[in-house]
Amino acid sequence: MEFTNRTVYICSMFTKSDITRQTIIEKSAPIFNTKGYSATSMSDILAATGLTKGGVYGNFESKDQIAIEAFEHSISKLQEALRFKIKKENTAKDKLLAILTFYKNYSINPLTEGGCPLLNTAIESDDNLPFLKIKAQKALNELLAGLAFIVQKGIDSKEFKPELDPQKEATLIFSIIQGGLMMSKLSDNPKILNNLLENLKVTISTQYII
Amino acid sequence: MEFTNRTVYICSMFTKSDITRQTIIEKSAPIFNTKGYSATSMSDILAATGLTKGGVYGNFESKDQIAIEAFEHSISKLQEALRFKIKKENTAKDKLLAILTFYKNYSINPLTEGGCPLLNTAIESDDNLPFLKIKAQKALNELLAGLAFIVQKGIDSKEFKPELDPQKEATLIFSIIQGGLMMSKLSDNPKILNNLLENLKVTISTQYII
DNA sequence: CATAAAAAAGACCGTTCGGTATATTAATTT
DNA sequence: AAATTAATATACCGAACGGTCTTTTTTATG
Repeated sequence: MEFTNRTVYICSMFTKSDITRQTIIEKSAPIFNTKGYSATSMSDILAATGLTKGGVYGNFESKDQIAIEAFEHSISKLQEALRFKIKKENTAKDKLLAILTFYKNYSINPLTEGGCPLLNTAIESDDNLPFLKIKAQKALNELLAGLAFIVQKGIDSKEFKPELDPQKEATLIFSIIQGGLMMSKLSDNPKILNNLLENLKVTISTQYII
Repeated sequence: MEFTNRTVYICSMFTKSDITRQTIIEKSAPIFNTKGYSATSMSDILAATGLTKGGVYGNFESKDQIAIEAFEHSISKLQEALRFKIKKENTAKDKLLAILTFYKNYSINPLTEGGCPLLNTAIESDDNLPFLKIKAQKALNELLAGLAFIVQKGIDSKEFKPELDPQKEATLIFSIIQGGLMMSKLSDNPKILNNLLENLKVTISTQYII
């Protein structure tokens, strides 16, 4: 008896190749984020996806290209999650506090396995992986701009003190989050980051507000 | 005509092997710090030292062991440099400011090529290089303890406000430095870190002092 | 100066690396 | 159902990987 496997696609917008590409990205993203670009091998990706080289190299031209798209996927997830939290709040203060709450316990419960993709990729790429560095630069600019935008809105709406420098506050908040995340992850101690986040909440509530 | 190279050692405390070991450590440290553990190959180390495999593996049992000692070397240099700056100042405030001055332009002019060895090693090791992670943990603890010690001394000498929490301030200062360093390095913009350092100086001068 | 010990050179090992070319299978079109 | 195209499997490639082993050279010792 003959038997042909036949997959029915609900949405004909996506070809089989599109789905395979997406699978490769989604399965490899946590590996790259955990082990780093250099330590992640193609065979890791083959094992995670269950594909063979033909399946992978038929959809991506190189390991570099997979790494780029995996990073962009991880960062998009982060940005999307942050946007979701921000959108739910109405005041600038509450939006900032929501961001800080988002990072609570991030060292032990990150959105993507392996921690913050921006931090990880920034450190690994900055000296000799230019194709990843430019992607991380873009992500950093966007995240900082998002923070600065909220501070600016708070100033515009007379919620925050007008003498605040939005860009300056954005870099301060983000440096504490990223530095704290590094320390918590290294120490296996989420409290380091969590305490910093709590301090920041107090600072915002007492120093930013008019 | 026969000719024998003969090296005369001034100090007989060090054997030739000791000197070779030290050379390997010193030459490989900036490579590990720039490219990371995974991306640094033994052939990189051979090229940097001018040795062959016999010379390296006669003095180190593995690449891991070289990486460990290279990291410890880079960290010792950092700690030594910081101690030197701190020792020159008398007040707790001046000691803290000296530390911040030390990090000025660190993203473009680091002590060891490749940036901060603690930050680099922490990020690369935290998920799957336990033999390096424990070394980085130790270094972080020591650096934080050093900062906290200065704050505590400032409190004890009535220079700083008694309600300051030394450990908390140490983690805050260090998170800003490390997070700022990551951002400056990634953005190729030393001002990000420098501005954060300036802010910190103001904070210390105005908030810490009684 | 001869000999022993220490140190480094260099050939060699099996494995894994990223990547390619071709063969095979699955899906689509006619 | 046949023919065509799309997608994946598989065998294979040269290079580089970390590491070992033997030989040679250099240094220390009697």
